Amino acid sequence: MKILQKSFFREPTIEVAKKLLGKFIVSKTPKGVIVGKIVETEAYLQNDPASHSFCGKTNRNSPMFDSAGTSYVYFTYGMYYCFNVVTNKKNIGEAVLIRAIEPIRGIELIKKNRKVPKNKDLTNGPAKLTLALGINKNFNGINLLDEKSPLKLMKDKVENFEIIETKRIGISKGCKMPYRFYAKISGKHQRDCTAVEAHNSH
DNA sequence: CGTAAGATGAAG
DNA sequence: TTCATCTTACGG
Repeated sequence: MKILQKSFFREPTIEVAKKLLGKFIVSKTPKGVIVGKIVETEAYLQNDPASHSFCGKTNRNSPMFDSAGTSYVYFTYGMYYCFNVVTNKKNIGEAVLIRAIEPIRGIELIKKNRKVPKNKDLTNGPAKLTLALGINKNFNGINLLDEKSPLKLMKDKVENFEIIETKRIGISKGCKMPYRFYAKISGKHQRDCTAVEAHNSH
């Protein structure tokens, strides 16, 4: 496993969103290490009505304008956190939202963090995986490129898989943009896309 | 399936 | 002040 460098993130956001599929999130928690493979991402661009950065820099979204490889963790719906990686150049407010991962290591810890009946629901949503990995507002704005960081993005041997490109979900503005990407790997921990899209179009 | 949980920023 | 939101869990 090798840590991803700044050059990986300092590129057009859509490219980074695709490249992140199949890479790994490594979270060092007090109780042990948790590793997950990224299987679904979404790109959020500066010129994008659905992006927090669309109306310019605010106190909340300021990490998005920071340099590539910074984390952006936002609190939403009054109770959940979502985890993004800042991309592109400094002062461009763009990021990739991690929407789903597949548990690789530390599954017992994940189960402890997530008291849900079905294993399938452990990490198949942006706020679910932050709960599973123990990500909270303390992780907002930290540098993910440091070996010592409690949260890192790593790569392992290359796998072959298909990248599916679709519309984004869960938002009303800019939802027609094909900025959502997921990996067709094992399929076990994938979100049921047809069901979610039906819900969104309603 | 419908809805509550309730922080945040933008608009009024 | 009011409204919509990059969501999830739970009850019918």
